[in-house]
Amino acid sequence: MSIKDALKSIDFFATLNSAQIDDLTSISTINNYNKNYVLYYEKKQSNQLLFLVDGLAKAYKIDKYNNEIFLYYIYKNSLLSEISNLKNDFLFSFSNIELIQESQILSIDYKQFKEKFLNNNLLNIEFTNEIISHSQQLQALVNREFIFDSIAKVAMMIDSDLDMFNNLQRNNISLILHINPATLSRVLNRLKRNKIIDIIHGEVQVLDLLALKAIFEG
Amino acid sequence: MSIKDALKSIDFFATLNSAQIDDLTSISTINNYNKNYVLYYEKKQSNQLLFLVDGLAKAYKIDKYNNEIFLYYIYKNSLLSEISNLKNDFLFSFSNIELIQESQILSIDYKQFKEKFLNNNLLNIEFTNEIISHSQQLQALVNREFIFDSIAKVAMMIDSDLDMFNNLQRNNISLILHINPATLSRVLNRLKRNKIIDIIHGEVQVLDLLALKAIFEG
DNA sequence: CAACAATATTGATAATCATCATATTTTAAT
DNA sequence: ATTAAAATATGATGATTATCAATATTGTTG
Repeated sequence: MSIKDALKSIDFFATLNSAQIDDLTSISTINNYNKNYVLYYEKKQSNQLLFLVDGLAKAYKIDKYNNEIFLYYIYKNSLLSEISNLKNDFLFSFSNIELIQESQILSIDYKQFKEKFLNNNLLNIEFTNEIISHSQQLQALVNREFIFDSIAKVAMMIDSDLDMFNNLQRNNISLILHINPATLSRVLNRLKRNKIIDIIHGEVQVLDLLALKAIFEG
Repeated sequence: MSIKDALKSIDFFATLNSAQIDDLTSISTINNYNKNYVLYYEKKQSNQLLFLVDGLAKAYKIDKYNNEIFLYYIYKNSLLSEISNLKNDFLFSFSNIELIQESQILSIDYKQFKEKFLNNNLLNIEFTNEIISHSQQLQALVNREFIFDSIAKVAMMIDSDLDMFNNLQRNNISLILHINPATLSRVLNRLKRNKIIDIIHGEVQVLDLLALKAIFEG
Protein backbone atom coordinates (compact mmCIF):
# COMPACT_ATOMS: atom_id res chain seq x y z
CA MET A 1 0.00 0.00 0.00
CA SER A 2 1.25 3.51 -0.80
CA ILE A 3 1.60 6.12 1.92
CA LYS A 4 -1.20 8.09 0.31
CA ASP A 5 -3.57 5.14 0.33
CA ALA A 6 -2.69 4.42 3.90
CA LEU A 7 -3.44 8.01 4.92
CA LYS A 8 -6.75 7.85 3.11
CA SER A 9 -7.69 4.61 4.86
CA ILE A 10 -7.34 6.12 8.33
CA ASP A 11 -10.31 8.09 9.68
CA PHE A 12 -8.01 10.35 11.64
CA PHE A 13 -7.01 12.10 8.40
CA ALA A 14 -10.44 12.24 6.80
CA THR A 15 -10.74 16.01 7.03
CA LEU A 16 -7.52 16.75 5.14
CA ASN A 17 -7.66 18.01 1.56
CA SER A 18 -5.38 16.60 -1.08
CA ALA A 19 -2.69 19.28 -0.75
CA GLN A 20 -2.52 18.56 2.96
CA ILE A 21 -2.35 14.84 2.29
CA ASP A 22 0.60 15.48 0.01
CA ASP A 23 2.25 17.54 2.67
CA LEU A 24 1.76 14.80 5.19
CA THR A 25 3.02 12.17 2.77
CA SER A 26 6.34 13.95 2.62
CA ILE A 27 6.98 13.42 6.33
CA SER A 28 5.64 9.88 6.53
CA THR A 29 6.81 6.36 5.80
CA ILE A 30 5.00 3.07 5.74
CA ASN A 31 6.43 -0.25 6.86
CA ASN A 32 5.46 -3.83 7.39
CA TYR A 33 6.51 -5.59 10.54
CA ASN A 34 6.20 -9.15 11.66
CA LYS A 35 4.25 -10.42 14.59
CA ASN A 36 6.04 -9.86 17.91
CA TYR A 37 7.84 -6.72 16.78
CA VAL A 38 7.85 -4.19 19.61
CA LEU A 39 7.05 -0.69 18.41
CA TYR A 40 7.42 1.15 21.70
CA TYR A 41 9.14 0.19 24.91
CA GLU A 42 7.73 1.62 28.12
CA LYS A 43 9.53 4.65 29.52
CA LYS A 44 11.38 5.19 26.24
CA GLN A 45 11.18 8.24 24.02
CA SER A 46 10.31 8.26 20.36
CA ASN A 47 10.02 10.90 17.68
CA GLN A 48 7.68 8.99 15.42
CA LEU A 49 3.94 9.15 15.61
CA LEU A 50 2.64 5.70 14.62
CA PHE A 51 -0.70 4.61 13.22
CA LEU A 52 -1.83 1.04 12.77
CA VAL A 53 -2.98 0.79 9.15
CA ASP A 54 -3.56 -2.92 9.23
CA GLY A 55 -2.98 -5.70 11.72
CA LEU A 56 -3.29 -5.89 15.50
CA ALA A 57 -1.24 -4.73 18.46
CA LYS A 58 -1.35 -4.98 22.21
CA ALA A 59 -0.28 -2.63 24.98
CA TYR A 60 1.22 -4.16 28.09
CA LYS A 61 3.52 -3.48 30.98
CA ILE A 62 5.96 -5.63 32.92
CA ASP A 63 5.66 -5.96 36.69
CA LYS A 64 8.49 -6.50 39.16
CA TYR A 65 8.27 -10.26 38.87
CA ASN A 66 8.63 -9.95 35.10
CA ASN A 67 5.03 -10.86 34.50
CA GLU A 68 3.36 -9.32 31.52
CA ILE A 69 0.43 -7.12 32.49
CA PHE A 70 -1.88 -6.91 29.53
CA LEU A 71 -3.52 -3.51 29.16
CA TYR A 72 -5.55 -3.48 25.94
CA TYR A 73 -5.63 -4.32 22.28
CA ILE A 74 -5.11 -1.67 19.62
CA TYR A 75 -7.07 -2.22 16.44
CA LYS A 76 -6.36 -1.05 12.93
CA ASN A 77 -7.31 2.46 11.88
CA SER A 78 -6.10 3.98 15.12
CA LEU A 79 -3.23 5.78 16.75
CA LEU A 80 -0.61 3.53 18.35
CA SER A 81 1.29 6.26 20.16
CA GLU A 82 0.50 7.55 23.61
CA ILE A 83 0.53 11.29 24.12
CA SER A 84 1.89 12.42 27.45
CA ASN A 85 2.08 16.13 26.80
CA LEU A 86 1.77 18.73 24.09
CA LYS A 87 4.91 20.69 24.86
CA ASN A 88 7.66 18.26 23.96
CA ASP A 89 8.68 17.39 20.44
CA PHE A 90 8.97 13.74 21.31
CA LEU A 91 6.66 11.05 22.62
CA PHE A 92 7.09 9.17 25.84
CA SER A 93 5.66 5.70 26.01
CA PHE A 94 3.74 4.56 29.05
CA SER A 95 3.52 0.94 27.98
CA ASN A 96 5.11 -1.55 25.65
CA ILE A 97 3.32 -1.82 22.34
CA GLU A 98 3.85 -5.03 20.47
CA LEU A 99 2.38 -6.38 17.27
CA ILE A 100 0.46 -9.60 17.60
CA GLN A 101 -0.19 -9.98 13.91
CA GLU A 102 1.88 -9.07 10.90
CA SER A 103 1.00 -5.39 10.51
CA GLN A 104 1.32 -2.28 8.44
CA ILE A 105 2.47 0.79 10.28
CA LEU A 106 2.34 4.40 9.20
CA SER A 107 5.11 6.42 10.74
CA ILE A 108 5.06 10.24 10.87
CA ASP A 109 7.79 12.59 12.02
CA TYR A 110 6.19 13.94 15.18
CA LYS A 111 8.03 17.25 15.36
CA GLN A 112 7.11 18.18 11.81
CA PHE A 113 3.57 16.92 12.29
CA LYS A 114 3.16 19.30 15.18
CA GLU A 115 4.60 22.21 13.23
CA LYS A 116 2.69 21.63 10.02
CA PHE A 117 -0.64 20.42 11.37
CA LEU A 118 -1.40 20.69 15.06
CA ASN A 119 0.06 24.17 15.37
CA ASN A 120 -2.04 25.30 12.42
CA ASN A 121 -5.24 24.10 13.99
CA LEU A 122 -5.42 21.04 11.81
CA LEU A 123 -6.42 17.64 13.21
CA ASN A 124 -6.69 19.01 16.72
CA ILE A 125 -10.08 17.52 17.39
CA GLU A 126 -8.99 14.18 16.02
CA PHE A 127 -5.88 14.30 18.13
CA THR A 128 -7.81 15.11 21.26
CA ASN A 129 -10.26 12.36 20.48
CA GLU A 130 -7.46 9.83 20.33
CA ILE A 131 -6.20 10.99 23.71
CA ILE A 132 -9.69 10.69 25.13
CA SER A 133 -10.12 7.24 23.73
CA HIS A 134 -6.84 6.15 25.23
CA SER A 135 -7.97 7.57 28.54
CA GLN A 136 -11.20 5.60 28.28
CA GLN A 137 -9.31 2.41 27.74
CA LEU A 138 -7.49 3.08 30.96
CA GLN A 139 -10.79 3.80 32.66
CA ALA A 140 -12.21 0.50 31.48
CA LEU A 141 -9.12 -1.18 32.86
CA VAL A 142 -9.48 0.56 36.21
CA ASN A 143 -13.12 -0.47 36.32
CA ARG A 144 -12.33 -4.11 35.69
CA GLU A 145 -9.31 -4.39 37.89
CA PHE A 146 -10.20 -2.37 40.93
CA ILE A 147 -13.89 -2.85 41.13
CA PHE A 148 -14.27 -6.45 40.04
CA ASP A 149 -13.12 -9.72 41.47
CA SER A 150 -12.45 -12.58 39.11
CA ILE A 151 -16.00 -13.92 38.89
CA ALA A 152 -17.29 -10.42 38.15
CA LYS A 153 -14.69 -9.94 35.44
CA VAL A 154 -15.70 -13.15 33.74
CA ALA A 155 -19.42 -12.45 34.09
CA MET A 156 -18.93 -8.99 32.64
CA MET A 157 -17.03 -10.30 29.65
CA ILE A 158 -19.57 -13.03 28.92
CA ASP A 159 -22.36 -10.51 29.17
CA SER A 160 -20.77 -7.80 27.09
CA ASP A 161 -19.57 -9.95 24.23
CA LEU A 162 -20.39 -13.63 24.28
CA ASP A 163 -19.18 -14.16 20.73
CA MET A 164 -15.80 -12.76 21.52
CA PHE A 165 -15.66 -14.85 24.64
CA ASN A 166 -16.41 -18.03 22.74
CA ASN A 167 -13.99 -17.25 19.95
CA LEU A 168 -11.02 -16.50 22.13
CA GLN A 169 -8.88 -19.17 23.70
CA ARG A 170 -9.23 -19.49 27.48
CA ASN A 171 -5.58 -18.61 27.54
CA ASN A 172 -6.14 -15.22 25.99
CA ILE A 173 -9.24 -14.49 28.01
CA SER A 174 -7.30 -14.96 31.20
CA LEU A 175 -4.58 -12.71 29.85
CA ILE A 176 -7.08 -9.98 29.11
CA LEU A 177 -8.84 -10.30 32.45
CA HIS A 178 -5.65 -10.61 34.46
CA ILE A 179 -6.58 -13.88 36.00
CA ASN A 180 -4.77 -17.18 35.91
CA PRO A 181 -6.04 -19.77 33.38
CA ALA A 182 -6.66 -22.11 36.30
CA THR A 183 -8.75 -19.46 38.02
CA LEU A 184 -10.76 -18.88 34.85
CA SER A 185 -11.48 -22.56 34.61
CA ARG A 186 -12.67 -22.63 38.21
CA VAL A 187 -14.82 -19.55 37.79
CA LEU A 188 -16.54 -21.05 34.75
CA ASN A 189 -17.18 -24.22 36.70
CA ARG A 190 -18.72 -22.20 39.48
CA LEU A 191 -21.02 -20.35 37.08
CA LYS A 192 -22.04 -23.66 35.56
CA ARG A 193 -22.63 -25.29 38.94
CA ASN A 194 -24.88 -22.36 39.83
CA LYS A 195 -26.80 -22.85 36.57
CA ILE A 196 -26.00 -19.35 35.37
CA ILE A 197 -24.26 -20.59 32.26
CA ASP A 198 -23.91 -23.87 30.46
CA ILE A 199 -20.84 -25.07 28.63
CA ILE A 200 -21.37 -27.38 25.69
CA HIS A 201 -18.27 -28.53 23.83
CA GLY A 202 -16.41 -25.63 25.37
CA GLU A 203 -19.02 -23.16 24.11
CA VAL A 204 -20.55 -20.94 26.77
CA GLN A 205 -24.31 -20.31 26.77
CA VAL A 206 -26.08 -18.00 29.16
CA LEU A 207 -28.88 -19.69 31.11
CA ASP A 208 -29.74 -16.96 33.58
CA LEU A 209 -28.98 -13.51 32.26
CA LEU A 210 -30.31 -11.69 35.30
CA ALA A 211 -28.17 -13.67 37.67
CA LEU A 212 -25.19 -13.12 35.39
CA LYS A 213 -25.66 -9.37 35.36
CA ALA A 214 -26.26 -9.30 39.10
CA ILE A 215 -22.76 -10.65 39.64
CA PHE A 216 -21.04 -7.55 38.32
CA GLU A 217 -23.71 -4.95 38.79
CA GLY A 218 -23.78 -5.68 42.50
CA MET B 1 -14.51 36.05 45.43
CA SER B 2 -16.17 37.36 42.27
CA ILE B 3 -16.54 35.19 39.20
CA LYS B 4 -14.09 37.40 37.38
CA ASP B 5 -11.46 37.08 40.08
CA ALA B 6 -11.97 33.34 40.12
CA LEU B 7 -11.49 33.13 36.37
CA LYS B 8 -8.34 35.18 36.63
CA SER B 9 -6.96 32.95 39.36
CA ILE B 10 -7.15 29.82 37.22
CA ASP B 11 -4.27 29.17 34.82
CA PHE B 12 -6.60 27.47 32.39
CA PHE B 13 -8.05 30.85 31.39
CA ALA B 14 -4.77 32.79 31.33
CA THR B 15 -4.81 33.32 27.57
CA LEU B 16 -8.23 34.99 27.47
CA ASN B 17 -8.50 38.75 26.97
CA SER B 18 -10.86 40.82 29.04
CA ALA B 19 -13.73 40.73 26.56
CA GLN B 20 -13.51 36.97 26.53
CA ILE B 21 -13.41 36.90 30.32
CA ASP B 22 -16.60 38.95 30.36
CA ASP B 23 -18.19 36.60 27.93
CA LEU B 24 -17.24 33.64 30.08
CA THR B 25 -18.44 35.38 33.22
CA SER B 26 -21.94 35.54 31.75
CA ILE B 27 -22.21 31.76 31.58
CA SER B 28 -20.52 31.00 34.90
CA THR B 29 -21.41 30.91 38.55
CA ILE B 30 -19.33 30.51 41.64
CA ASN B 31 -20.33 28.65 44.78
CA ASN B 32 -18.99 27.54 48.10
CA TYR B 33 -19.62 24.02 49.28
CA ASN B 34 -18.88 22.28 52.52
CA LYS B 35 -16.58 19.37 53.02
CA ASN B 36 -18.13 16.05 51.94
CA TYR B 37 -20.30 17.57 49.23
CA VAL B 38 -20.33 15.29 46.21
CA LEU B 39 -19.95 17.22 42.95
CA TYR B 40 -20.22 14.33 40.54
CA TYR B 41 -21.55 10.83 40.96
CA GLU B 42 -20.04 8.13 38.81
CA LYS B 43 -21.99 7.16 35.69
CA LYS B 44 -24.13 10.28 35.96
CA GLN B 45 -24.43 13.06 33.42
CA SER B 46 -23.87 16.71 34.05
CA ASN B 47 -24.03 19.88 31.98
CA GLN B 48 -21.73 21.96 34.12
CA LEU B 49 -18.00 22.17 33.66
CA LEU B 50 -16.48 22.60 37.12
CA PHE B 51 -13.19 24.09 38.22
CA LEU B 52 -11.77 23.96 41.71
CA VAL B 53 -10.91 27.54 42.60
CA ASP B 54 -9.98 26.82 46.16
CA GLY B 55 -10.11 23.78 48.42
CA LEU B 56 -9.45 20.10 47.82
CA ALA B 57 -11.34 17.23 46.26
CA LYS B 58 -10.90 13.54 45.74
CA ALA B 59 -11.95 11.18 42.98
CA TYR B 60 -13.03 7.69 43.97
CA LYS B 61 -15.14 4.76 42.91
CA ILE B 62 -17.16 2.21 44.80
CA ASP B 63 -16.49 -1.50 44.38
CA LYS B 64 -19.01 -4.32 44.60
CA TYR B 65 -18.51 -4.71 48.32
CA ASN B 66 -19.22 -1.01 48.80
CA ASN B 67 -15.62 -0.22 49.56
CA GLU B 68 -14.38 3.14 48.52
CA ILE B 69 -11.61 2.93 45.95
CA PHE B 70 -9.58 6.10 46.15
CA LEU B 71 -8.31 7.27 42.77
CA TYR B 72 -6.56 10.62 43.20
CA TYR B 73 -6.70 14.03 44.74
CA ILE B 74 -7.70 17.07 42.74
CA TYR B 75 -5.96 20.25 43.76
CA LYS B 76 -7.09 23.84 43.37
CA ASN B 77 -6.54 25.64 40.09
CA SER B 78 -7.60 22.65 38.04
CA LEU B 79 -10.50 21.11 36.18
CA LEU B 80 -12.76 18.87 38.24
CA SER B 81 -14.74 17.43 35.37
CA GLU B 82 -13.79 14.38 33.36
CA ILE B 83 -14.14 14.63 29.62
CA SER B 84 -15.32 11.46 27.95
CA ASN B 85 -15.91 12.79 24.46
CA LEU B 86 -16.07 15.96 22.44
CA LYS B 87 -19.30 15.27 20.60
CA ASN B 88 -21.88 15.42 23.35
CA ASP B 89 -23.09 18.58 24.98
CA PHE B 90 -22.97 17.00 28.40
CA LEU B 91 -20.33 15.43 30.59
CA PHE B 92 -20.31 11.88 31.83
CA SER B 93 -18.56 11.18 35.07
CA PHE B 94 -16.29 8.18 35.44
CA SER B 95 -15.82 8.55 39.16
CA ASN B 96 -17.34 10.17 42.20
CA ILE B 97 -15.82 13.54 42.98
CA GLU B 98 -16.19 14.71 46.53
CA LEU B 99 -14.88 17.71 48.39
CA ILE B 100 -12.65 16.96 51.33
CA GLN B 101 -12.28 20.57 52.37
CA GLU B 102 -14.67 23.46 52.24
CA SER B 103 -14.19 24.63 48.66
CA GLN B 104 -14.95 27.23 46.06
CA ILE B 105 -16.22 25.89 42.78
CA LEU B 106 -16.53 27.66 39.47
CA SER B 107 -19.32 26.28 37.37
CA ILE B 108 -19.62 26.90 33.63
CA ASP B 109 -22.45 25.96 31.30
CA TYR B 110 -20.71 23.30 29.23
CA LYS B 111 -22.83 23.58 26.08
CA GLN B 112 -22.31 27.31 25.82
CA PHE B 113 -18.65 26.97 26.70
CA LYS B 114 -18.22 24.65 23.75
CA GLU B 115 -20.07 26.97 21.40
CA LYS B 116 -18.40 30.17 22.47
CA PHE B 117 -14.88 28.97 23.14
CA LEU B 118 -13.83 25.48 22.08
CA ASN B 119 -15.58 25.72 18.72
CA ASN B 120 -13.84 29.02 18.05
CA ASN B 121 -10.42 27.58 18.67
CA LEU B 122 -10.15 29.13 22.10
CA LEU B 123 -8.75 27.20 25.05
CA ASN B 124 -8.31 24.07 22.98
CA ILE B 125 -4.74 23.46 24.05
CA GLU B 126 -5.62 24.03 27.68
CA PHE B 127 -8.56 21.69 27.36
CA THR B 128 -6.44 18.97 25.78
CA ASN B 129 -3.81 19.44 28.46
CA GLU B 130 -6.37 18.82 31.16
CA ILE B 131 -7.46 15.63 29.44
CA ILE B 132 -3.86 14.51 29.17
CA SER B 133 -3.21 15.25 32.79
CA HIS B 134 -6.25 13.25 33.79
CA SER B 135 -4.99 10.41 31.65
CA GLN B 136 -1.63 10.58 33.38
CA GLN B 137 -3.25 10.31 36.75
CA LEU B 138 -4.87 7.12 35.57
CA GLN B 139 -1.51 5.92 34.30
CA ALA B 140 0.10 6.58 37.66
CA LEU B 141 -2.71 4.63 39.24
CA VAL B 142 -2.23 1.71 36.86
CA ASN B 143 1.48 1.74 37.60
CA ARG B 144 0.97 1.63 41.32
CA GLU B 145 -1.83 -0.82 41.44
CA PHE B 146 -0.96 -3.34 38.77
CA ILE B 147 2.77 -3.31 38.87
CA PHE B 148 3.47 -2.88 42.56
CA ASP B 149 2.79 -4.96 45.62
CA SER B 150 2.27 -3.20 48.92
CA ILE B 151 5.91 -2.90 49.92
CA ALA B 152 6.77 -1.47 46.50
CA LYS B 153 3.94 1.06 46.79
CA VAL B 154 5.19 2.27 50.15
CA ALA B 155 8.84 2.36 49.03
CA MET B 156 7.85 4.34 45.96
CA MET B 157 5.92 6.89 47.97
CA ILE B 158 8.70 7.35 50.53
CA ASP B 159 11.21 7.79 47.73
CA SER B 160 9.17 10.17 45.63
CA ASP B 161 8.03 12.50 48.39
CA LEU B 162 9.26 11.87 51.89
CA ASP B 163 7.89 15.16 53.16
CA MET B 164 4.43 14.36 51.97
CA PHE B 165 4.73 10.90 53.48
CA ASN B 166 5.70 12.28 56.86
CA ASN B 167 3.04 14.94 56.85
CA LEU B 168 0.15 12.69 55.99
CA GLN B 169 -1.55 10.48 58.51
CA ARG B 170 -0.92 6.76 58.09
CA ASN B 171 -4.63 6.50 57.60
CA ASN B 172 -4.59 8.68 54.52
CA ILE B 173 -1.47 7.11 53.12
CA SER B 174 -3.11 3.72 53.21
CA LEU B 175 -6.17 5.18 51.53
CA ILE B 176 -4.04 6.60 48.74
CA LEU B 177 -2.03 3.43 48.27
CA HIS B 178 -5.01 1.10 48.52
CA ILE B 179 -3.61 -0.89 51.35
CA ASN B 180 -5.05 -1.53 54.76
CA PRO B 181 -3.67 0.63 57.62
CA ALA B 182 -2.60 -2.58 59.33
CA THR B 183 -0.71 -3.63 56.22
CA LEU B 184 1.00 -0.24 56.03
CA SER B 185 2.12 -0.57 59.62
CA ARG B 186 3.54 -4.02 58.92
CA VAL B 187 5.30 -2.89 55.78
CA LEU B 188 6.97 -0.02 57.62
CA ASN B 189 8.10 -2.42 60.31
CA ARG B 190 9.57 -4.67 57.68
CA LEU B 191 11.49 -1.80 56.08
CA LYS B 192 12.77 -0.79 59.49
CA ARG B 193 13.75 -4.34 60.41
CA ASN B 194 15.72 -4.52 57.15
CA LYS B 195 17.48 -1.26 58.03
CA ILE B 196 16.19 0.46 54.90
CA ILE B 197 14.40 3.16 56.86
CA ASP B 198 14.32 4.32 60.44
CA ILE B 199 11.28 5.66 62.24
CA ILE B 200 11.88 8.18 64.99
CA HIS B 201 8.81 9.56 66.76
CA GLY B 202 6.74 8.41 63.82
CA GLU B 203 8.95 10.28 61.37
CA VAL B 204 10.39 8.17 58.56
CA GLN B 205 14.04 8.60 57.58
CA VAL B 206 15.71 6.80 54.71
CA LEU B 207 18.81 4.85 55.74
CA ASP B 208 19.52 2.97 52.52
CA LEU B 209 18.28 4.79 49.47
CA LEU B 210 19.62 2.25 46.99
CA ALA B 211 17.87 -0.61 48.72
CA LEU B 212 14.70 1.47 48.88
CA LYS B 213 14.75 2.18 45.17
CA ALA B 214 15.58 -1.43 44.38
CA ILE B 215 12.29 -2.48 45.93
CA PHE B 216 10.16 -0.81 43.34
CA GLU B 217 12.53 -0.59 40.42
CA GLY B 218 12.93 -4.34 40.48
C1' DC C 1 -6.04 -42.61 12.81
C1' DA C 2 -1.94 -42.62 15.56
C1' DA C 3 1.04 -39.76 17.90
C1' DC C 4 2.45 -35.62 19.25
C1' DA C 5 1.78 -30.91 20.67
C1' DA C 6 -0.97 -27.45 22.52
C1' DT C 7 -4.71 -26.27 25.76
C1' DA C 8 -7.47 -26.86 29.60
C1' DT C 9 -8.69 -28.77 34.01
C1' DT C 10 -7.93 -30.29 38.62
C1' DG C 11 -5.65 -30.81 43.08
C1' DA C 12 -2.46 -29.29 46.51
C1' DT C 13 -0.22 -25.61 48.35
C1' DA C 14 1.40 -21.01 49.29
C1' DA C 15 1.51 -15.92 49.04
C1' DT C 16 -0.51 -11.70 49.84
C1' DC C 17 -3.42 -9.00 51.91
C1' DA C 18 -7.94 -7.74 54.28
C1' DT C 19 -10.61 -7.97 58.31
C1' DC C 20 -11.68 -7.90 63.00
C1' DA C 21 -10.57 -7.47 67.74
C1' DT C 22 -7.68 -5.79 71.10
C1' DA C 23 -3.87 -3.30 72.92
C1' DT C 24 -0.88 0.48 72.85
C1' DT C 25 0.63 4.97 71.75
C1' DT C 26 -0.08 9.68 70.46
C1' DT C 27 -2.63 13.87 70.40
C1' DA C 28 -5.74 17.24 72.06
C1' DA C 29 -8.58 19.35 75.51
C1' DT C 30 -9.94 20.49 79.92
C1' DA D 1 -1.22 16.81 84.39
C1' DT D 2 -5.25 13.96 83.62
C1' DT D 3 -8.49 12.19 80.84
C1' DA D 4 -10.81 11.30 76.63
C1' DA D 5 -10.45 10.65 71.88
C1' DA D 6 -8.00 9.49 67.88
C1' DA D 7 -4.53 7.08 65.57
C1' DT D 8 -1.57 3.29 65.17
C1' DA D 9 0.18 -1.34 66.09
C1' DT D 10 -0.27 -6.21 66.85
C1' DG D 11 -2.26 -10.84 66.83
C1' DA D 12 -5.34 -14.24 64.96
C1' DT D 13 -7.78 -15.61 61.17
C1' DG D 14 -9.82 -15.97 56.60
C1' DA D 15 -10.60 -14.84 51.62
C1' DT D 16 -8.94 -14.66 47.20
C1' DT D 17 -6.09 -15.91 43.87
C1' DA D 18 -1.49 -17.36 42.02
C1' DT D 19 1.61 -21.06 41.32
C1' DC D 20 3.13 -25.55 40.34
C1' DA D 21 2.54 -30.17 39.02
C1' DA D 22 -0.14 -33.77 37.25
C1' DT D 23 -3.75 -35.27 34.39
C1' DA D 24 -7.16 -34.89 30.84
C1' DT D 25 -8.85 -33.08 26.64
C1' DT D 26 -8.58 -31.17 22.17
C1' DG D 27 -6.35 -30.10 17.88
C1' DT D 28 -3.00 -30.97 14.22
C1' DT D 29 -0.21 -33.33 11.08
C1' DG D 30 2.16 -36.84 8.87
